[in-house]
Amino acid sequence: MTDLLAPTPPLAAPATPIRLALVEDDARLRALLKEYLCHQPEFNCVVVAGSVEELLDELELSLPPQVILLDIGLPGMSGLDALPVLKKRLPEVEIIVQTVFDDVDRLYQALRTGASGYLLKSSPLPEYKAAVLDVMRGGAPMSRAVARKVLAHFTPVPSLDAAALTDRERDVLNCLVEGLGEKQAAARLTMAPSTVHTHVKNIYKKLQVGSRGELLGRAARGEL
Amino acid sequence: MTDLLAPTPPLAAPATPIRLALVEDDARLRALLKEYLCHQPEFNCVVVAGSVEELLDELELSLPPQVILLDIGLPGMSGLDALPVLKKRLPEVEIIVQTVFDDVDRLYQALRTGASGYLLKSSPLPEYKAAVLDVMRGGAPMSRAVARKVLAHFTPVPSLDAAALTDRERDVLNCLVEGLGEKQAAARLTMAPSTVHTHVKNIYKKLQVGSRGELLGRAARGEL
DNA sequence: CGCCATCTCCCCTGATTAGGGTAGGGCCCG
DNA sequence: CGGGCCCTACCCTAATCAGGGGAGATGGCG
Repeated sequence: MTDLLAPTPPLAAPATPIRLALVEDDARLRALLKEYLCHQPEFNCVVVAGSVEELLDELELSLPPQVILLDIGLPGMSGLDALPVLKKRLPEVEIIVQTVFDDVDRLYQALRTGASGYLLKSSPLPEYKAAVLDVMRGGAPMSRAVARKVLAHFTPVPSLDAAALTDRERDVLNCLVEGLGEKQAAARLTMAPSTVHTHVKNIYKKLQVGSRGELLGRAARGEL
Repeated sequence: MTDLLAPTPPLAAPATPIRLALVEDDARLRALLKEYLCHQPEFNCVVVAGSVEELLDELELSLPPQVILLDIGLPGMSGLDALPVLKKRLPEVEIIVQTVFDDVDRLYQALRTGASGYLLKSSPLPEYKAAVLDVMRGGAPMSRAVARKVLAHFTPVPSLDAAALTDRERDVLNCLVEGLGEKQAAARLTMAPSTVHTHVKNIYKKLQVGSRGELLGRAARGEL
């Protein structure tokens, strides 16, 4: 996993420039990217589009891009929906996805569907360039924060092992799984709501979840 | 299910007064109940206690009560724990349980364990009297609010039928079941968080649940 | 053409949760 | 006897959720 924030290695411009397509709905950012990337000797911008639909049209008329910089938060067909379509149309293409927030959920969807890289929009321009070069060298460029999340995602599922819980925590857990609120659990277990809350916090730590929804969602899918 | 709020029917005092036991930890309320109930010609207060332990002691020394008015929110052994003990010791006794809140969870536990009636502490004194008389006539006295809950509990489970949902609502439901928050669901489904919220509200209405916890809890137990 | 359902988004309020502390008392163990 | 764990309970803040409105844009249907 290449670190984009490392300085770009001084590479000689390749014999033939990399054919690049940009899709970005925000006109300002699109102009900025175009201005910067298209003037790099390593790149040859074959398409600059404001939407997936536009990209699809333009593809007919141009040389096939080798790398697509694809915004995910697009109006019309979202970048996410576009991914499989593009991959089908251009099986060899490398797609680097970019979005405003560090949106883990979309990130996974994107990577599952075949994106090769993931950039945050806050990234500095040289990072864009580095990402494109990196992906052409077989890398998987992603911003630091993104990389951390991806790693975390592949670490073995923290198991949700009720065995690690103390007796009282298990009592509380059972109440939660029955759909009780903290007040109700407190009433059933005859303890103060604040104590239930303490147990809940400890349960979350031990089971590595961050919300009631996550806990129950996983319980619902049998992970308990 | 007798309605306690109906005026007490003018009954002649029974040949032998009903032997009554009171258990109530709050001294003020205990005094009030004692003052009122024990002066009714229909009643004979054999025990007035401030705790289950005290009641158990006093039972040795007195005539066996026919009806016990039992507070649930007791320090020491809770009224809930006391129920089976008392039933075992005095198999014939009728127990009327009382508590401050309209606490559905405890209510069910109490009724399952053999309580014959359920009063809210906010009840006016004549209601207490009516409850005792009612239970001796084979009734199951309970405050209005309580009765409604009990009825609701025995109505067939409102099914949690995802079929009643619209397409978009089902989308949102799936996100919830995966443990996503409303923001995350909004991101995945590309709609505003407020829209997700609207769908969630509608889902709750249609599936007859009142919280995320209840929904997921039931999903966890396969009711979906 | 109106009517109705759906989907979208917003406003508001109040209740509940999430997550960070601190803290005392009981209990066991080296 | 000090240290660690558990249970209990409270403080705090910020975020989220629950539930009540209203409102505009579709699209079908009688």
